[in-house]
This record gives sequence, structure tokens and C-alpha cells, in this order.
Amino acid sequence: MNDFINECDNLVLEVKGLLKQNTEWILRYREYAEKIISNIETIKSLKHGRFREWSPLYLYMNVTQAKSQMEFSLRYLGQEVARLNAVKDMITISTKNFVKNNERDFGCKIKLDDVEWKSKTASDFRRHFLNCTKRTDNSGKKNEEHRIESLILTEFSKNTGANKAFSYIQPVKIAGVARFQMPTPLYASDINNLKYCGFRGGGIDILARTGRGRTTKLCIMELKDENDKKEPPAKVIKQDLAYAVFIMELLRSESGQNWWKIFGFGGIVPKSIELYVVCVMPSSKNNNTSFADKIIYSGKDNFHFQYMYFQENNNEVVDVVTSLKKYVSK
DNA sequence: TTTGGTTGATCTCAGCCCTT
DNA sequence: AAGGGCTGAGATCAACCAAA
Repeated sequence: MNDFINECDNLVLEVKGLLKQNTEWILRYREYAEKIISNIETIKSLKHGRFREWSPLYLYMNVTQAKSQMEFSLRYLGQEVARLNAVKDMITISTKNFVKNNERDFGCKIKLDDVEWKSKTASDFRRHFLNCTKRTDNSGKKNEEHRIESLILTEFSKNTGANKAFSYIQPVKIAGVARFQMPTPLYASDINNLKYCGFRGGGIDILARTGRGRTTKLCIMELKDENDKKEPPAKVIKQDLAYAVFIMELLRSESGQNWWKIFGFGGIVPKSIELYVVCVMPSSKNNNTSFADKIIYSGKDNFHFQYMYFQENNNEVVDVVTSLKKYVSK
């Protein structure tokens, strides 16, 4: 375990070094944040005023969409099936680019060419996915990862404790409404070959807030669709730690306060930031819990290792085993 | 008309911090 | 050291509204 901690300490220094040598991200992320912040109210009003999100289709945005195009992605089982645009007072929906896969993976033959969200064809399209229970087998592994990611996000998004496997957790969403993947300027999937990649870097699977009141923590979550020997939790934690170091440096950069707000916190950036670095994967017979609550220090800030192993049934999370603190609600 | 998911105003409360 | 106020999260629940 000490070796592991040493390796993690070194990894933190390595990532910090990369982010010091390459500085283009500072201005780039400052601009992302400023544009996203200035669009928050518009995004909220589009969502609240013009249409509603209908399960099992969920709204997503990537950073490009959030900062300029103001376009939403619509996904089913984590897979993109349509795009939504705001045209004057109207929301339009288009399946351009997705027609082939929608038919291949979900048997959906409905084509939408920028038609109104409220139109008959658009409503038929939504109903198709309501009745569609599973994906055909032709779809690739990447889509399975997306499905798991969506499964976890749907679970975290629940707001009643009663049928929620783990309470007091919410995913970070753009303007509180659209799911998104936080980009980083790092390539970290192969942790022994860590690289600075500028705008081509990898994304963080899930950002979430957990806890209550002022002690609510930001979780940087790395998700795997299987508990695979080739990618054991210790390796996943390292990949996640690399991304977490970026988030920490981002929060300590000139745009840190804006990002803190985008991540869903109302106050000022804390004097000491504690980031939870969480490995999320399907539960197995012998889950590795050895790294739980280990802390990697970085000045006043620190990284706190956690695990979350989940079980699913019928495309819903039914149980989680986690080192995250459990809060009891009355 | 009924149903069931979504929304948003209001409520609750752990943890933090300040005062005594 | 103890107690009380404050803050900022999630929880709750009634109203709302699209779909059936």
C-alpha cells in the first residue's frame, strides 16, 4: 500500500508538471467558463419553458454546445439519437447523422428533419423509445460504456431517497439540466503513458456532488463497465487521480470561481479543497476496498480515494457498496 | 379524465463558525 | 467546551402538464 501511495504522490507531481509546462489550457478553460456562465439562464429557460425531458430519453450537452451553439443532444441508453435546437421560440429536433444507428440499434425508422418538438412525428419518435426495451447486439463496446454511464447518471439524478440506492448524491449538470462530460487536456487512459493533449484530452466520466450542507464534496468518478483484471481498481484510481489533479488546478486557476459555480456550488471556492477520487464499477465477489479513505495531500488541498461498486437489474441500479459516507435521512 | 413523471417553493438539518 | 445561528445542500410534496 505504501508503494501505491508513493506512486500516487509522484503522479500528482507529474500532472502538475505537465500543466505548468503547457499553459494554453488556462485561457481556454477561462473562456469556456465565461461563455457557459453567460448561457446558464438561457439554457435553463429553454429547458423549462419549451419542452420537457422525457424518460428514457435524456438531455446532454458537450462544452462546445454549452458555450456557443446552445444545442442539446438527446440520448437513449447513453447513445446519441437526436439533436435539439432552439429556433426563435421553437425547439426543433433532428435525427441527422443518427438515422443509420437508430435503425440498427433500436429498430427506429423515424427520421426527423428539424421538426418541432411538439409535432406528431417527434412525439412518435419519443414513444418509440418508451416502448423500446433493449438494444440489438450489433452495437459496439463503446455503447455499452455509454449505457452504464447513463445508468449511473439516472440513478444519481433521482431526488427521492426511497428508491435511490445511495442518497445525497447528485450529478453535476450544465445549468442544472443537461448531463455533460467534463473535458481535460490530459490523456490518462494509459497511465504509464500520461500525456498533455490540449483540446484532444480525455473526458471525466462523471462529476457529482455528495454530502449535505457546507461539507458537500465534488466527486471525480471514473467508470468501468466491467470489473476486469486488466483494469483493476488501483489502476482506475490512478487514471481518475490524474483527472482530479487537473480539476484541482482548474479550481485554483483564474477561472476557478466560475468552475466552482458551474459544478453547482453557490459559495466561494474553499480555502482547502477536498476532492473525492472515486472508482465506479460493477460489484464482484471480492471488491478491492484497500485504497478507501487514503488521502493524497497537495498543499492545503487533498485527494480522497473512494470506491463505489454497483449491482444492476433490469437497467436500474439496485445496490451499491461504497466507501462514500452514508447519510441517514429521516 | 386519469396517470405518472416533472417542477419548484418550502422545509429540514449536518457541519461550520462565532460567541460566551 | 458548549450552545446557537447560519449556510447550502438534499428532501418533501402539492401543483402542473403531456400522454394515454
